[in-house]
Amino acid sequence: MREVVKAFKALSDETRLRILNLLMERECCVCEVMQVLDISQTRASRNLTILYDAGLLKLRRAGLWALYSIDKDNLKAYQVGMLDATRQALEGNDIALQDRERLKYAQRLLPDIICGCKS
Amino acid sequence: MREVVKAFKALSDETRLRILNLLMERECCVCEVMQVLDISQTRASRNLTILYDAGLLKLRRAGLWALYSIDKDNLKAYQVGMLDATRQALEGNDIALQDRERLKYAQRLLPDIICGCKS
DNA sequence: GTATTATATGCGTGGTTGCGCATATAGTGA
DNA sequence: TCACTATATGCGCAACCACGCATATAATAC
Repeated sequence: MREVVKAFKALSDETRLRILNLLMERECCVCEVMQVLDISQTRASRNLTILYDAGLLKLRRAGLWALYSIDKDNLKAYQVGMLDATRQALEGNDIALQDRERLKYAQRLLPDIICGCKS
Repeated sequence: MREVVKAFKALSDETRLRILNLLMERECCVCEVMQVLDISQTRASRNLTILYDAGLLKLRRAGLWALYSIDKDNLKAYQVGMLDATRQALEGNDIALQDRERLKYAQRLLPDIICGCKS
């Protein structure tokens, strides 16, 4: 029961719903989330951690990046249900649509790219 | 989005999950909820109100009683999803099972019954 | 090594939540 | 009318939450 409450709590915040909306599209790193949602690094990192701690996300580290994605293979049945409800709830939502659109143009700030831009 | 967050918030509390568990069985009045969960009248009433305000319940008044039930006919698709997830999440949970069992013996304290018992 | 990046986290703080107590409202019965 | 019930709610408080700031950790490039 404690776990269930924790999962629902994780979903009861606009920032985290917007993050999940992105992760339903694809794996994201913290910096992509902060770009797309236009929020601070702290806020992005912390809210990703909350979703992670609720057992909804998995984390893969690659170089500097922390890549979060929905932990599809290890979700419990009720968690799948929660995420389905979330997807339905965000369907057609303007902010969610806008975020997904912006995600297409978010850049994972690879040092190479940065150097390329700066020079 | 605000509404969605509100609904998830309503579900992210153990007391309210236990209440929903009861309401999935049948319509309940406040005094039944407080009996079964063994909580105060204030707590029962307030948590029912929170679920109600989230659009999950409907309220029917009969005499002294406020009878709450899941508002099946007016739930949005995502709310149905949330409740399905809740049902799944509580499946096999000991407390939830116990509560459902105790609900069978809870009495809606009709004055007639009380008088009958007292005499 | 240093500089720059991405990410995580301790601390403080304003805001929210859960709930007990007391009280208010309202229906019922005599 | 009064007594008793079921329910709702204002107030206050302790606990919790979201988040900004500053800082720490760690990987990369030079």
